[in-house]
Amino acid sequence: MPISGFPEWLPPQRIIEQRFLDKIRSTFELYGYAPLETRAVEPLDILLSKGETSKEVYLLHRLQEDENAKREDQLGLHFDLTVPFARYVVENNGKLQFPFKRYQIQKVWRGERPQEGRYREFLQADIDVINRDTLPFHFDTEMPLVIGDVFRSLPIPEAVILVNNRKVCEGFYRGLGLADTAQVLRVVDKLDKIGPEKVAAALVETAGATDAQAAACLALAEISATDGSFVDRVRALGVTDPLLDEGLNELLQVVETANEHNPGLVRAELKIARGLDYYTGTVYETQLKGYERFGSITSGGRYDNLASAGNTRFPGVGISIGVSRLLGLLFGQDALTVSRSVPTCVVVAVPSDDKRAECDRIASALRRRGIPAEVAPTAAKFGKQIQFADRRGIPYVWFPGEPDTVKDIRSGEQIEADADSWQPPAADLHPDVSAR
RNA sequence: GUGGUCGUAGCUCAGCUGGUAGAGCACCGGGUUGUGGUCCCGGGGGUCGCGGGUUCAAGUCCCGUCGAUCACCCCA
Repeated sequence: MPISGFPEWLPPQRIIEQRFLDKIRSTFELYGYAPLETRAVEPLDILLSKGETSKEVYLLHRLQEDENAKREDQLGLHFDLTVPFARYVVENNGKLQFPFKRYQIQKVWRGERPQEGRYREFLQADIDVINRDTLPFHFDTEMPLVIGDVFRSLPIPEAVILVNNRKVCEGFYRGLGLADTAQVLRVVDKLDKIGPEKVAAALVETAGATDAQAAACLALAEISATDGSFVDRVRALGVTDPLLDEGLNELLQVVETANEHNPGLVRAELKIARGLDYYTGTVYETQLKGYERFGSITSGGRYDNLASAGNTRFPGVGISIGVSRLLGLLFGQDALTVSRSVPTCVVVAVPSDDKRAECDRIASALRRRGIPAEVAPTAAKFGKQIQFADRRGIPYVWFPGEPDTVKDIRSGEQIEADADSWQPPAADLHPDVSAR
């Protein structure tokens, strides 16, 4: 029986997932991110220190647990890859070269109620850059470029990365005269859910805003642009604050850099805030065209205060692809296909049981040259053996004989072939993953 | 974690106001002594998610539980 929130795919789906992971990994490496894997568990106090205590963390218990085990010794499964990474950097900071760029593709666990595209165990693909003391801003502009390249390499619908900067919001609210900027942010974040009227009312009630201040917050949240025009629109609201200027400048850099390399990829969207409270500047979210209602499939941001050791700070910026969500949604819409359900490219037909050894030799010769091959399970009628391949989407059946022949069962074409030299078209060598 | 909807063969579903299960597709075999995907014939397969209750009798009513899904929460 399945366990709620712990999805298990079928082989064709796993083939698609692996192909996605191959593309993600190679793109990350093209940008110079180093591979890293951290343990599945962290001490509970690490997991909860910066995040909220309301985090749905899975705890690890030993069957023979000591009753008076201390709470700080309690282990929990990590719910993201950023917090463990920050811990890892602090722990190994003497052995790492900074700025340190790494990617991490691992399972994470959250004890929330599952729904479509929301799981309790799921795969994330993260990139982060962490530096000692200060981290140059241009790394914030690199994140969308990497993700944009990943998206371009995958057979998925168009995606738009929505970007904002918390300094813009905080500076704006402060310049407006609102002291509790965090509360304003929390309320404004609900704009899409509850609408502008209720947000305005909540700002007045819970953040001490006047009607005019609330209106200004909403005006800021409405701003959205695919180019640098958002700067003037913010300025037109007449609020001034040094932090606001800093944020606008940063956000502008992200948008302009993206437009130079990948036009249409990024959109400044001043209403997005992101849930995680450790972000201090740039924040990213991603909408997949046609799947907007299922939430962000890629997100992250800048965190200047997540990690520190003594007097040394380790600011970072990162972004994470929700691989399981992305695949779960696309699977749900039947939006992806694979050409076959197994890696096999050639089935070697077995004419009779006494010829099996010869068939094994043929398969070996093919494999030696990198052609995935398997010998038919039984010396059934050739029709059955062809059917065996057809059911799995395997494109070729090899018939031992004098001479050997190989049949492309899609076209029916059958030609003489030598196991030491025959080569299938490159496109047939491995399962082909594509949009349906 | 809170609340709503749903759960019958591998898949899509039918089963009236309760009387102890069906179709199509898929699968297996044969027609086709050996090169498939069409067609024809035949066949296997379900303790009706699971557990309990009401009833002479439950797939059909009630409760619980598990799973899927939706909203909240949170977020990939």
